[in-house]
Amino acid sequence: MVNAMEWQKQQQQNPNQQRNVIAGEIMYVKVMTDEQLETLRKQIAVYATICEKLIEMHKTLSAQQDLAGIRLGSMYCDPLMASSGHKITSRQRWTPTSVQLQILERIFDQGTGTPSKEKIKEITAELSKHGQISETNVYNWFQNRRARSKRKQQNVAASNNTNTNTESEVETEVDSKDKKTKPEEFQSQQSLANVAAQNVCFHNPDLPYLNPESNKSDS
Amino acid sequence: MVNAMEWQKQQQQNPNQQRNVIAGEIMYVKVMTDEQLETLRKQIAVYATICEKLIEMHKTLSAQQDLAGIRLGSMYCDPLMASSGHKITSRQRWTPTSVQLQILERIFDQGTGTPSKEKIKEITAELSKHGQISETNVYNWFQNRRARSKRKQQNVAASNNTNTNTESEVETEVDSKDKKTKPEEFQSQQSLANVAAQNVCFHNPDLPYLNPESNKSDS
DNA sequence: GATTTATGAATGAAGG
DNA sequence: CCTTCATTCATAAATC
Repeated sequence: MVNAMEWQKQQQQNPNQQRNVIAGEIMYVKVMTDEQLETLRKQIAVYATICEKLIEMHKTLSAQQDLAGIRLGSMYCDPLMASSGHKITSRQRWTPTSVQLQILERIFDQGTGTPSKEKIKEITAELSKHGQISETNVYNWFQNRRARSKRKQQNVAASNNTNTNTESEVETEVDSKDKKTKPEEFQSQQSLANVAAQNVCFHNPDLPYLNPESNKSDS
Repeated sequence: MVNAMEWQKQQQQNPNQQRNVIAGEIMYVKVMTDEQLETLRKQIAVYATICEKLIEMHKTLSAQQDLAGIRLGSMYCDPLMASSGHKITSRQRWTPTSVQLQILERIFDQGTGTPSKEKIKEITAELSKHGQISETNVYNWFQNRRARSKRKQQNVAASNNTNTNTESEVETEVDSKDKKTKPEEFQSQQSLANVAAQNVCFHNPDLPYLNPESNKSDS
């Protein structure tokens, strides 16, 4: 069985990356075998199970005794969220919380290009519920997000024709470290990103989707 | 509901599965974009962090009160878990060959401060002859080189100049390293730890944007 | 082989 | 918008 670490290595040394044509467009993608996918899936399932058990345990334990002092410790009080006021020793740069990020990404993916002044206000209001944030932050975020998304596409496109005619042994398909490409059409069509993101949402106390049993049904 | 299996299902439904020819053989494989892969990587990292935190918490709690009721038991050493760890999450990164480095340094020393996009392309092309490289790599290299060069100068100037308390700001980078050695300490910096902390806040009522239902934008 | 250091990359913000 | 900068994060390389 190919374990995930080895798979990762393979990705590095001998990238499973190749050019594919989907819906008439050329894009660079990672390729996994069923086996690799299965391995990954199992590993995620293991994490999910462990997390569930641990959370459950924690609940039990902390219910039995009210250790107000310890109680998840610093986990509850993210300094970023808790302390909005003092900037003495901390940084002045805003950092989105994961919740905020997910919301932002979702909005971005909806393709409503330029978030108008109106929208910005709205979004900011919504995000405020999940942490310190200002309209400027939101504005900047969209600005940056779009710009970088764009640049990445160009990069990928460029790497397509760069060494078409050169002599070097560098193969076209092997671009060492092209990060995430962002073809929006695909993004919305099959939002693994969103699915994966939700995998990690522990906000729901019941954690229905973390049930290990539901994962055992295949192959 | 949205678990690993679900994701797998979606993979099957969607045309992300296609026929590829590798090494002369036809095989069916799963296809992911770089972005999806990166997202997955992050998600797994979040799981890893959550697990660590929870285990840590558990230790603290059960150390204070020895109720031998639940205990992690065998959960700690799941074979699958053990074999994989969360090392899956490592990410590759470009490293310049010595030849490339020499060339880069030489160009940098020529003082042509801003390597325009034009230049970048040129340089990249040149460096490609000596090893795997992309324009982004070159761009980043110059960015970093300049920034760090600058910082060093400032450091020297500042230390010449006096204040015993300036160090806190100037030595940011050094400090961050120190913090890393003490994972127990809470840090006011954004990291997966915080991401995990956010996600693990199960006291948060509901999150409309994260509702799986609202994710059904795709057919 | 565990820590520490060096450095490639990511990203929020400012400038134009 | 696009470019640039400053800061921070994460990891390869170096060190002990």
